[in-house]
Amino acid sequence: MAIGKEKNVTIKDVAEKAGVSYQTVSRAINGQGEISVETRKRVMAAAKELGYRQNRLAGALRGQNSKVIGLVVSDLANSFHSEVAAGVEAEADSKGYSVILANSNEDPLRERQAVANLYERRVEGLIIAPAQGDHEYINSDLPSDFPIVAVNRRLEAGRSGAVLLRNVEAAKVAANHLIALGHTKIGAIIASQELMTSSERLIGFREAMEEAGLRVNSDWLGTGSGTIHPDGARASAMRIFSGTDRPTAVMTSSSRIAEGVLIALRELGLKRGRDADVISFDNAPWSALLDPPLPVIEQPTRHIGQAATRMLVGMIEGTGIAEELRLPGKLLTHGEQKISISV
Amino acid sequence: MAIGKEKNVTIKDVAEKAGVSYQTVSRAINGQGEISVETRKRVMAAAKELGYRQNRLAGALRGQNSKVIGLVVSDLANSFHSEVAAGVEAEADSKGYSVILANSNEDPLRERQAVANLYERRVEGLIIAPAQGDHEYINSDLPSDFPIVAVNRRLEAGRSGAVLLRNVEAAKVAANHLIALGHTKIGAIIASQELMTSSERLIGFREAMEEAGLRVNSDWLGTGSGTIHPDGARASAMRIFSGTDRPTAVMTSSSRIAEGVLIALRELGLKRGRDADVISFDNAPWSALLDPPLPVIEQPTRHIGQAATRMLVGMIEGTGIAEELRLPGKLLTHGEQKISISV
DNA sequence: CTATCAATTGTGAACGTTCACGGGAGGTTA
DNA sequence: TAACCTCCCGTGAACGTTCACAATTGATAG
Repeated sequence: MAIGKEKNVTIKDVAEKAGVSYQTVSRAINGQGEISVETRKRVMAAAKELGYRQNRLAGALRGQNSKVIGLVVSDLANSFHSEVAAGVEAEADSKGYSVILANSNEDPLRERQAVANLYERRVEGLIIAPAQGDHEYINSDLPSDFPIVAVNRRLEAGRSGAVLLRNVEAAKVAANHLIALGHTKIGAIIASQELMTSSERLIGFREAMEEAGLRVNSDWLGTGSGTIHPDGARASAMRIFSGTDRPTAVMTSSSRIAEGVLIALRELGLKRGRDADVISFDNAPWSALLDPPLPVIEQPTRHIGQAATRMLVGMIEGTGIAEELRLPGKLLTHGEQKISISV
Repeated sequence: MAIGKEKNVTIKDVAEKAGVSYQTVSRAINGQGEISVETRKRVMAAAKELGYRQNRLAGALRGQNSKVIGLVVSDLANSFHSEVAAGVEAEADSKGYSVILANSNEDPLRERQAVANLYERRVEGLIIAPAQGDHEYINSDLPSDFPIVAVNRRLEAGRSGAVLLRNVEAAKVAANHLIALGHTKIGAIIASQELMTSSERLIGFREAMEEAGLRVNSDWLGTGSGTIHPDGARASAMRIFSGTDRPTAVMTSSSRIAEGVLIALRELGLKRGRDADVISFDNAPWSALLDPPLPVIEQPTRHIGQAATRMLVGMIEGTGIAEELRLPGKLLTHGEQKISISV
């Protein structure tokens, strides 16, 4: 009847109540080891009556496997990341793992701290959406055999697995979509040259242009300010589209970049479908709602999360190894195939 | 040189290397207790050299505080939830807590399992975005003094804190916005009568209509199929807008519902701003990008996550108590104040 | 009747840490 | 010089569980 915290019910309390040893209780609860049906029932009844709940922390300490993995994303508010997180959580859960979530905010320092923290909590492996920057710390802060899988971008530090988009091919599809619409003056705005995703997508863009015999006008190429804010992309788009000799279409390397471009177009009084066409990566849920709908290269976000988790769990349990998995993107035109008129 | 797992470096290894007792190492690392500057330096050097990493599991087992909280959302792929999650993670991190994430998929059973799992991992408290359904299990599965904070919806089971929107007031603002635009024939589509958020918002809607002396036509009220899929809302909107006597504006209770409505309008060949106006709750990142922009009642999602976490940590650390916090929504018109013509 | 075996249960130790003490060295005071 | 205090450091126990092995029981076989 005291006010204070309720006493934690332990395996030994259950043992006493059921009149057996604590080890027997352990066996009954984990269902492993030989135990008679009757005692198990007695133990379970006692456990329920006392409101016993296993303490997985203690088990993890003794048994060495915490059944927890860590997930470090660079921007949870971005739908790409939250959908990947959803995939990770679902797959992990189905395999009996829990997920500790951390957000690096695209800051390599915070990422490093998050990784250290996660390791101190003895997660068994890590899925990381790497922030832009140096990742040497992986080698110095973690045991060399610690399971890691990167998503979206590669982690330079060898040894880790990776689940990535087939960026070059996907970008070619995107560019070819614009080309098929009749465009010849096509630009591209990417997040940053430093980013693997951006640079690969730019390569694909160039390849498609070249194969179509079209010239890439360097005045029509631009970069944003990273992937968090659309401002840089807006500025680039303003520059590119305010000249007299402007493109009639652009490819953007991510939805955040596309946001900036769309804002710029509106501010310039330009209308998509009439004055310019845009295609983007990262299917944001809103792309279909725009008028006209925004064609996108959809990333299989959920599947990326699942695949990364599957790979990671394989590495943890010794049934799989670190590999680089490349998944295809998919062109989504949202059913709209209107041919736009070039300026 | 063996191939197997690297041996875990423990506090005792460091102690041996530094020539002190393990307790001294503990003191050096945690920075509490008296210890000379010199020995501390020696210990830290030894720790670094051996690559020692604290095992927080062991500490939590002994010290009884894991510094972990659990977050159970009902739909991570929904931007409302992922933004709340971002707020929770940020605030928790700043207070030294980590977050284990679980997704209930709006399924009360999964939610219950997630809660049990989280408790077995000895999280110190729980933030829950309750799925629709029964939550009695909270009382039977958890100690009565276990800290819980609900977000978005209330948890019937007493004792828990809650961070909610001032739904009635916010809905009045939304309805009044439409009224101010000159509309008199206004409908409303909500997710479900069973949902606290929906019903409260409907109340606010009715109040605003009444105060404006407008009649609420029950033919123009509809519900969606929960909050996960926009299909039900689409169907409702189809019904409401395909009659001859149709409203010129609707309020929707969430962004998912709005999606369904927008799709329906398009399929019916109706254009927002010309044939009908829509206002929604839940500022999705795309609302500003639509043409015309979709006015919304923005929820302070990030702030909700932060406030919930702050309250939870207060409950955990004994400096705060469970309370019900109501935050205001904010009308976002995205700078567009165009007066629409009623049909 | 005794040795052997399978089935079931119990005991001691360990996981890595922190808490509660206890103890020694050196300095200060009466 | 004895008594006392402060500063630093060490020892034993405990957190709740599982692992490795020992012990008990009853039955079966020789």
